[in-house]
Amino acid sequence: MSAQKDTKVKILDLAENLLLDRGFNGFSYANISSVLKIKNAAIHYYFPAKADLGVAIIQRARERFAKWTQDQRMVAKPPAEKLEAFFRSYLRFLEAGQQVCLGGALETDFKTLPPKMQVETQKFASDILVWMEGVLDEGQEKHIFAFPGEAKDQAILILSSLQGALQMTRAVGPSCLHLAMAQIRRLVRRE
Amino acid sequence: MSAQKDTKVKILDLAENLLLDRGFNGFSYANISSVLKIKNAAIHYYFPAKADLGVAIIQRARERFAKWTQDQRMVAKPPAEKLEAFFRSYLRFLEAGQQVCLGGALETDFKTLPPKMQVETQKFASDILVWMEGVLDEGQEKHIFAFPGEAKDQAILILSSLQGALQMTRAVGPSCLHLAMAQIRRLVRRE
DNA sequence: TTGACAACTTACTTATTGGTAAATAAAATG
DNA sequence: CATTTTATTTACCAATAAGTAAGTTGTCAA
Repeated sequence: MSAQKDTKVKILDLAENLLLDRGFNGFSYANISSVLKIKNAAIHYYFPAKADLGVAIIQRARERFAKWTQDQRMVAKPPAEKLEAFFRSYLRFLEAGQQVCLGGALETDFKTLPPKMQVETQKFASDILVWMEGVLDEGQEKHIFAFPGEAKDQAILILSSLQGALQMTRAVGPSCLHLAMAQIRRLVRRE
Repeated sequence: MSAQKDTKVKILDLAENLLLDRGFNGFSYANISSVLKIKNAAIHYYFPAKADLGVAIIQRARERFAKWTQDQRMVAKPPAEKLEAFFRSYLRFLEAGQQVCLGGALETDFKTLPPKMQVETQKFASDILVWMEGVLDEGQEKHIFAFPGEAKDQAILILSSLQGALQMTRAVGPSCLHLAMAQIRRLVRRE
């Protein structure tokens, strides 16, 4: 029950990395089974269809994000630190071998995704947007952030920029993401 | 020579749309041949390998962009209008059925692309970045734009945000792109 | 100790992929 | 008119895709 449940987690971990590296249409069951030294059918045992695997990846990411944001150490942080902690999660994608973020990978493949994955993708994107809007709102209220327009607009700008910058990184180089973050800091910084 | 050369252009047009819709691994020669009512092998006649087709799409897009930026009517425009014209090209992707931009599609699939396509993708991304940096520089010099940091940083922010917002559009809705543009306008607008 | 279940493997299948070689039809060229 | 050349089809191929059905093996509980 522990060595076996391990397998399921290993499959999910690997599949998630493959997704962020290569997109949902860029990997197959064979890519997973060969690395884990199991047979293709073993993956089908846990995830009957590739759609099930995809849905599981997104749901797990949503739960992870929910825990991350709801953790007391996170809730207690001032908005500027919340933003920095969020930045760090994108830097980790970079360090993990120039991966893109989950939203970017899924949204780019969106039209080819099984319907259930499309629905989960929408929820995932909404989760993050709602949280970021809250952080910016809080920062504005507490006079820590200053930016024109509504918090939602600034949230979309920041999220879309981080997502796009991670991707640009692959064509332009890693500085892209760092520069985007530096610019975001300048644009939300009070005074 | 005209009906036949038509075929090549039709293939390129369709392939480009499929790429922006579904990603490079999300379409096949069959998707093209069935629509154009030709056989698979006819596509191989013009583009022996899928990599050749991909390279041709990017090269054409680069030439299109070069002409677009170098056109006298464009060069003559004040920076704010250049930015607006650039925005319009992203709105066209949206209107064309929530397509993503070419850079976003290619960068997300980057690791799975044939090496020649990777090289072209880098050139394409560089072209756009250089141009945008120039526009922002010009705007700053002429006191039309005002933003903190360097023009390059702001260029990366704007390009990454447009790219990301087009993608978010699929999961969150079309307002995403409009709101990102509105926020960019606020953040570069002088005073 | 026996069965029941969980966690797999073996052995397929069917469809699709990108790709090739050879035949053929249509146009242009001399 | 004959002959190249260009554009295209026919007819393949080998590899890979996702997926299934029927076993096998090990563990644990009654």
